[in-house]
Amino acid sequence: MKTSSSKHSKTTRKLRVLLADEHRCVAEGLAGLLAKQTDSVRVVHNGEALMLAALSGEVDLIITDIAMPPFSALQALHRLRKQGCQVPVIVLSTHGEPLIVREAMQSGANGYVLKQSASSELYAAMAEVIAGNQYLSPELMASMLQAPEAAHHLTRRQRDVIEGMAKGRRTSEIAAELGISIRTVESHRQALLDLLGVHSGVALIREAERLGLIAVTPYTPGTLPEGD
Amino acid sequence: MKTSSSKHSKTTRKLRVLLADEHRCVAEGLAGLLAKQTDSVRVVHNGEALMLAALSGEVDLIITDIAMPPFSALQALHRLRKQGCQVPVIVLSTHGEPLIVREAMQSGANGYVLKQSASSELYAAMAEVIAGNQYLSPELMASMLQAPEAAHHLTRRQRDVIEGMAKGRRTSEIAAELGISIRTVESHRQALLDLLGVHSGVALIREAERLGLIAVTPYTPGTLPEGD
DNA sequence: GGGCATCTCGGTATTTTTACTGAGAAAGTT
DNA sequence: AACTTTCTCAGTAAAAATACCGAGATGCCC
Repeated sequence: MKTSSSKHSKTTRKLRVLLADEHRCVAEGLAGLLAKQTDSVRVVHNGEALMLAALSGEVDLIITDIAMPPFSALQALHRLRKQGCQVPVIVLSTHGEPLIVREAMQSGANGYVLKQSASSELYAAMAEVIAGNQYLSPELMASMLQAPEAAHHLTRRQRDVIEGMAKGRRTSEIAAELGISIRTVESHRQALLDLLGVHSGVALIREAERLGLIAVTPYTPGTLPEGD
Repeated sequence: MKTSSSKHSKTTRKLRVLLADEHRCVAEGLAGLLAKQTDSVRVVHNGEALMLAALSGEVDLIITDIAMPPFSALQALHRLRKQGCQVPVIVLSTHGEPLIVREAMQSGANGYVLKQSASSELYAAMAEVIAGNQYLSPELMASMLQAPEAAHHLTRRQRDVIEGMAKGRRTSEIAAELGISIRTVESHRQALLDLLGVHSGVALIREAERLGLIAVTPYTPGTLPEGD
């Protein structure tokens, strides 16, 4: 009955998995794979459904992507942990940026696997996490160690300034909005450039997007040009 | 979960599919789904393997993601078409930006399906494409029509320049890369500012992202652990 | 008190960008 | 041939950003 279950010993018995991924095609495919390794697979496509299903008590393991507009899995995870939900969570994402990985683990994830990895690695992560351990993809371990994590902690003002920049404001406008001097904004701006190791505002914004420090503005068909 | 394959009449008989996706987990999952609908599924994870497999003559349909470092599927597609390869291609991607969709179709793709879509839509696309037609996800149709492409049609050079900017390059660097004068780059840059009605490089990039003129940097931010 | 981080602001200097002006060359269209 | 578009480049000027320097004020922790 099992296609190749002898190779990987069946991860566990009586395992009910909740799979969350914005991309239905992907989720359906993964569900097919997981069905061979587990007892039941439930699929959701957004953070709200994820929370509801997780709190139902009918789930032993959660495997989730991060981005699920309009409600990221990390927000959901934060809330779940706050409400005492102990169900182990594996984040399955394409993004291996240290900041994102760290944020996910701090939000309460127990494992982090890249979608680039083979499914066998996901199974390994499942076994570890269910056993009560944490799991990180080997590539992630390496990049985490190299990452200048301290460098990517933004102060309150730095965040104010970078968010103003992300809105396309210039320094003088940001200064006016924050009610501080232009020179002060320039200080924060310079600190941000140094922090991310770039030499222009555009590079700063792009890098900050890449690291998940600021929100990106994806194209949405309904959105029309607006002032703010 | 009834993925009753009898619901959708089997797409075709004797169909050999080539599936290309950088993400092994995802590819394995999709391969499992496709195996139920087709005769054979071959999986590759980069553009080079995609080209080799496509030219082997043993493939009737290609389903591919776009980003497959270091060799994008669009590049591979371009070359394949140039070499006379007629195998129908469906792009399966998370990105719905009008510019990307258009570029893919112009590169020789026959269909474009979002990973957000259900797999049933992928099957529909497969049927259409094999029948010799083109297929676009309904959402994409809508966004293509709404996209202010006419107003924001970038010329070749404008695209070169804005892409250089999106990489964080400064004017002098872009000029060097393109082998033209700084003043010329400044001209294109100014034209871009006028076109999108903004007054700074950062605002230009953000607006271009919002309009789908350039690719956005992924990652939907959750909550950066802060006071909550 | 001392150390530390953060926010605040200024001086100075250089480089870059922004914002106009105009204009020739090349390519394609009507 | 006339026209359009695009690409090319330059002059000029003001505004802004980048890159250093330094330093006082605040609050917080040990």
